[in-house]
Order: sequence, then C-alpha cells, then structure tokens
Amino acid sequence: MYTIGEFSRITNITVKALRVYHDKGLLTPSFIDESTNYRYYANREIEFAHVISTLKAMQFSLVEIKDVLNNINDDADLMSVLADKQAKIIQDISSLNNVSSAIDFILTKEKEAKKIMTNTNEVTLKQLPNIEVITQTWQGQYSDTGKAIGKLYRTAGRHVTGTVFNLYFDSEYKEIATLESCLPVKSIVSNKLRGKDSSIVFKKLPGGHYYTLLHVGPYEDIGVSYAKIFQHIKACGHTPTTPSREVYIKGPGMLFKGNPAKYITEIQIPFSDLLP
Amino acid sequence: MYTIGEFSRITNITVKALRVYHDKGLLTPSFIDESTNYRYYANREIEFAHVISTLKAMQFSLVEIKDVLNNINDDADLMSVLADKQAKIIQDISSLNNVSSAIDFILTKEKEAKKIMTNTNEVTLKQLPNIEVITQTWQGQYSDTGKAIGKLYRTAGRHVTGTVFNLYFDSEYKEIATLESCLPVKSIVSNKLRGKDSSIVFKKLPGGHYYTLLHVGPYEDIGVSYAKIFQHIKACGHTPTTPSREVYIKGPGMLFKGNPAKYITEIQIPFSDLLP
DNA sequence: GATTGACTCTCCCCTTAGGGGAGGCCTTAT
DNA sequence: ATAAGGCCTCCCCTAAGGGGAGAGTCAATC
Repeated sequence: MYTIGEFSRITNITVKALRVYHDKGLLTPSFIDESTNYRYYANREIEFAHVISTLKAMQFSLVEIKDVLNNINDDADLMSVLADKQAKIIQDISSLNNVSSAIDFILTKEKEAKKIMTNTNEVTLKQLPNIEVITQTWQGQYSDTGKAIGKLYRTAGRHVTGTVFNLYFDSEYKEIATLESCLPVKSIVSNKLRGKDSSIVFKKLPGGHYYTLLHVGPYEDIGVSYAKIFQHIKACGHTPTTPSREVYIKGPGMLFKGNPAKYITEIQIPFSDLLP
Repeated sequence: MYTIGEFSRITNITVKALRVYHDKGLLTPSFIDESTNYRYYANREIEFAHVISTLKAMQFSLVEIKDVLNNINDDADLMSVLADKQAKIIQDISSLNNVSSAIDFILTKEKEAKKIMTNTNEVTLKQLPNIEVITQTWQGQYSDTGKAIGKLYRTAGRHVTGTVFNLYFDSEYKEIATLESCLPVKSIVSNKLRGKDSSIVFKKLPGGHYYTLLHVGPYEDIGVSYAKIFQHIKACGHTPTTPSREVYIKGPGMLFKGNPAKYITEIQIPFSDLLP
C-alpha cells in the first residue's frame, strides 16, 4: 500500500491528477481510511495508472479513457477504438499541415518581396511569358481592386500560381478607369467556372516584350514612376501601347494593411516600334 | 454602422464571440450607446474582424492576437511571429505523427496475430533466420518477463524490429528457471549500449532449424503444447536441445491484460539428429 | 508525551474561448 | 399600443488539472 505521494512518484502522475482520476472514477484507490479520507494505493493500481498514462498520451480524454476502461473487454473493440482515434489524429495532422502551408505562403511571399527590394529599380526591358489567369473586368478606382481580388482568390482556392495584377486599358489618366483584375492560376481552374458567376473569366494572356519598373512606396506616388518609365520608353524610340499592367508584388497583406512605404508595384508597359 | 447581429452575419463571427473580443479589448465597436450599452460597428471593423479570424485559423490564442494587433507594426516582426507559430505547429504535427505511429504499431501487431490465429496449429519444422537482439538474462518465473521486457523496450526505442521472446536454458521444468529475454532490434542499437547498464547485451543470434508449435490460450496451459511438440520430435527420431524459445506473439498488451484465451505463444525447439 | 515537519485532506479560484440560458431593456413593425 | 425579435448583463458550464488556503494526520525525534 502506498500513500498518494508515493504512488505519484511511482507512476509519474501528479497528486492533483490522481485525485481528479479518483473523483472521476477512473482510478479508485484500493483502500480509503474512512476517518481520515487518506487514499492508499496497491500494486494492482500501478498497472491501471500506466494504462491511463498511455491512453492520455494517445490523445484520449478522461471521459474516453473511463469508457475504454469500463466497457471494453474485447480486443476487437479496443482496436476499433484505437483506429477511430488514429483517424481523428490523422485528420488533425492534415489540418495543421494546411495551416503550416498557409503560413509558408505568406512567409515565402514576404521573402520574395525582400529580395526584390534589394534589386535596383531601374527601367528594364523584359520578356514576359504566356500566363493563365482568371480575370474580372470592372470600372472604378485602383483602391477598389481589393474587392475584385477577394472573389478571384476564393474562386481559385489553392490553385493560385502567382501574384495578382491589373490590366489598364486607358492610355491616359482617368478618374474612373476601366481595368481587369487578373490572378494567375493553374489551368484546371477553368473547369470550376462552368455555370458559375460569369463575370469571372478564364484566359490565356500572351506574353511579349514589356518595359518594366518597380515602384516602391505608396500607390499615391505611382505617378512619378509612370513618368520615369514613359520617358525612358520615348528615349528608346518606342511608343507605349495598352493594356499596361500593374503587378501588386506587395501591398496591403492578407493580415494587415502593412506599411505603405514598403508597398511594391511593378509597372509593365507594352510598346510598338512605330513612332506615334 | 451595424448592430452586433448584423456585424455577426457580415463577419461570420458569433455574437457571443464578438462580445468576448470586446471584453478582451481585441475588437472594440466604434460606437457604444451609453444609455443602452448597445454596440455599433463600422465598416472599418470588418477588416479587423477578418484579421482576427485569420489569426485564429492559424492557431493563435486571443491573447497572442491582441498582442499582434497592438504591438506589431513592422512586417519583419509579423513574419517572425508567423515563423515562430509555424515552428510550433510543425512540432505539434510531429508529436501527433508519433502518436499515430504508436497506434499503428499496436494495430499492425493485432492484425498479424489475427492472421496467425487462422493458421493451423500443428508442429512445423522451420528454418529461423539469424537475428540481432538485445537481451537480458535473469532467473525467475515466466510471469516476471514483463519487467525485463519493459527495460529492453525503453532501451531500443523506435528501433524495435520484431516480437519479444525468451530463451530457456533448462531442459526440464524448474520453478525458478534461467532465461534470457530477447527483443529483436536494428543493429544500430548496439551503439546506444556503450557505457550503459551492462545487464543489457546486444547479440547476433544464429538461426537454424527448429521445431515450432503455436500455443493458443493462457500460459498455464502451455504444458500441453510442450508435450505435443516433444512427442512429435521424438517421433521424428530427433532429440530436443537447448536453448528453446518462447515467442510471445500476443500476450498481455501494452494497454490491457487482454483475454488470456487469445494469447498466442510460439514454442521453438532446436534439436540434434543424435539419439539421446 | 509533546513537538515538529512533512504529508494529506477538502474547498475554492483560475486557466481557453466561448455556448446556453435567464431576466430585463430596446427597437421596429404592424 | 402591442408584440416580436434584438440586445444587454450576469451566471453557470466546459477539460484537465495547477495554485494555494486552512485544517487535519503521520512518523520521527526530543
């Protein structure tokens, strides 16, 4: 016979926990002094204590453990209980994996943005690849882009392959611009669109040569960068055409508005060789 | 301005939860009617609510979320918080994976036992392979095997490769037998033994030809099976030698004593061709 | 025999993130 | 004006104990 303290040391279960197990009828000491209420445990209980610890380590709740202890005699039953528990654990693992991926996505994006920040921000001539996107065309101000993007993201789900951008069809500044928000996706998404909200369209955007310039800072200042890139294009003897693109490499994030001074936008402008 | 009910529908957060967020200072409605205490939310709060939901989905506690909301302005800080959280999630995943493996181990063993049960239980002549084990030699009764095995299991950890068995060095029945408990392991375990408790020894057991018989039922009845196998060996003109083995394919499990009528023990007896 | 220190008892409060419900006040539609 | 539904606060409940208070108990020492 052991006192509760001795038994606690033997089984590596705290005294508090042992009292709880007693209260809940999981592990009743084999003798209780009726005058003092002292609990005394026998050797036999050590084995039970071990079973409880093991089941607890397997994520069983105390109620479940009690159930197992009282109602399971047959091996087959025990195995089915264990199999159920394992299924639940595997499900938990999968959902945690999803969370981890989601965080990964954010971290990766941030790292890319950091890398880009350290690059020069000079006008560059780039060959853009063909790209598959879902798009939504609308009219309004740049700041409404968020609304369109939300819908696109929900449609694409986990098939997003790149960073969102807008196409601008106006060659000069307009208060209410016509634009098309684009989200690069796997081509499989085109199947998901059948019969759905027809304002969202799957497209293959052709690539080609574009003049590009990174604009770092709040969107309100983007005029400066536009001036810079137009000047450069003209100096090269080319003529800007449409649609131009604004790639929102880093903007108000999924979580926070962030710091506008660190927003990164890539302006991409197509051109023709002809003089205007 | 939205009432709490409208805001709840917009954000998919229950009214109860919104009130808790208010109490804890996570999300304060932008206007509170001082005479009625009615909460009114503005559009601005929708964004915050979304941030809170997102962080909750990422396993942040309310305290952590409040901390993030109040104290994090810099992107770099946010990323480090996310990275920390991800590390913790990955750790959780790994520990769940361990639990799942442990359950797997039990389920697999049980399935094997079931398969064996359906086989015949006749005396068979088998070629046993060489095998690497850790062993502990001791004297006592069969029923003390559990004690030795516990130590072996703890030593081997996840490098266990097979089912535990005892070697018997006495050729006749003795109250206090000399026996050696063996646990098949990967040879890598031999490294872990250096400088440790020297009663545990790493060995390569040679295989060879053995007469074998499955004993199904409680250990007390094993005498019957021994009689059967000895008789068979004699009938074949061979002489039993030592050490004989008892493989505890299924016994009192890691969790429960189980049903002794379903215990499975394989008796393995070596022999010489000479007559005694 | 008495004291003392270590042990044990019960009881109460606290933790997460709200859920359920009671009782009472408020708003809005008919 | 009335009724329905919305909103308020307050209280209890969850799982698995941890922390601590106040009181009683055990065993050894003086």
